[in-house]
Amino acid sequence: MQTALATAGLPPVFSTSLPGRALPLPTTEARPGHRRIVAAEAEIFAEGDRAGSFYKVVSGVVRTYRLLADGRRQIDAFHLPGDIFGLEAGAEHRFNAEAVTEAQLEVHRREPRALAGDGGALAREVVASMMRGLERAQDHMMLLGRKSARERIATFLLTMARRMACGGTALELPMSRTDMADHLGLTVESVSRAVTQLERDGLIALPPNRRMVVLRDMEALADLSE
Amino acid sequence: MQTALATAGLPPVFSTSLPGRALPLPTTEARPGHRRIVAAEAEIFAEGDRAGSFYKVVSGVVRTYRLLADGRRQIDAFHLPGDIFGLEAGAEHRFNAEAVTEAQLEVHRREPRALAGDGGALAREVVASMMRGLERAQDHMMLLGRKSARERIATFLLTMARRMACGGTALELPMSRTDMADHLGLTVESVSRAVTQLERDGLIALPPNRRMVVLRDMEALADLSE
DNA sequence: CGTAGCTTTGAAGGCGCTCAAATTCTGTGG
DNA sequence: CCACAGAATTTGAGCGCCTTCAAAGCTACG
Repeated sequence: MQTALATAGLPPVFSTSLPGRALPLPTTEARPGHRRIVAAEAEIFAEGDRAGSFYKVVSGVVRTYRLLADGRRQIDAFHLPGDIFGLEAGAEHRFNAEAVTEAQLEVHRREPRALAGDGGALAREVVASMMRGLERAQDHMMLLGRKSARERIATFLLTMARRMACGGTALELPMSRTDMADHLGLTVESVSRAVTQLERDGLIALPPNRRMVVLRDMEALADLSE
Repeated sequence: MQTALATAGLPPVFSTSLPGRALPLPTTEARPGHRRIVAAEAEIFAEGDRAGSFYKVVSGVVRTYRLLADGRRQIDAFHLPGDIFGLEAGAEHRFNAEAVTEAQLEVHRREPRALAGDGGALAREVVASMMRGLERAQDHMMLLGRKSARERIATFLLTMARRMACGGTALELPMSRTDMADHLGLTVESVSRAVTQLERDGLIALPPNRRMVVLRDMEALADLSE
């Protein structure tokens, strides 16, 4: 499937396959860029750091976020295996990045030749990733600007289910309720209440392990996401 | 100033100059892509339309937005002269686009050769624009997720002032209060109240023409934007 | 000068927030 | 295997910011 950007004369590797899905890279050939393992909750980079490298998630989950002066936090994205993050237009990182779970990362220096190296494959992947990031950001603006707490949770659960490519309807959320709250523009309490209410209404089930969620009524959830 | 992406081996035209500023293109050489004039409030394309072209604003202002099933609207961005919009990864437009004011557009078909044509200058411009769009979206998520009505208005006014490159402190907003509301995740009434309150507090002045705003206390406004 | 539309203002209500506390889960040690 | 500590999550009560509904005020334009 050819995509618009590819068609626009940009690197044609835009095999965006399913929009929003993070596939484990098919291209596993050797690439410049070493591996790095970070423990859960460990910092990867901070706002203002020199943006000398960018990263690709191999395994685990990463969050990128910004803070207001008084500590309010907005998590702009959770990065799953296959996702690229930390690439900046300017010289410094505009976000903080931390591992949500233990994570394995591919670190890439942002030197021209390093990327041009493999025939531009990584460069094309980067552009594709940027495009996916933009689309996700756009979807998320709709969520933050116009959806109710209930709708935000429904949307989030469906999105995570799709991205984590869990064939079934059960998914294990890698992040805490607080992380969800700071991603969805809510408080922890509101997240908890909305999740509980979705369970009461039978749209989802919550096994004793609170990180687990079973999607019981995909259609109703999709309606809530509109 | 070299930028990260440029450094990353991508098209090196990333002269993102000042982040967030829309300059009137310096490169005015002939380009494939014809002009199109749209009247104020006229539709440019709709969600679901085949995304055969993308656009660059020459003059005027354009809004792109999406609707929820029940009509709630989220304006993801206002596009000012120099901005590119309507470029999609998929085959269809994911947004609606309408002219806010009468606008002059450069229409570009998204064919490979059309872009490769001028030595890739347009292609590089497109990537740069995508990156700027992503940064704006990220800033906007912070606004929508975590800022109060007052803070949203302050942030919006400062951003528009910067983007419209009005040397002074007076700016003429091209859009209605309703448009502002649907961009800022508020209601018209809340926008009006917050604007009025900023005036009472002396941070801005409102000439009788309600589209005009004078920024009286940039520092206080900046503090509100944090 | 009159009308239509946008903007502002007013009053009341609700959703999500704040503050507080109970409950459940997890991991550790006995 | 069970008990316990600490953390995460859930639940409860009251409040506040923004929304909703309604109407008045302004501006722009014919």
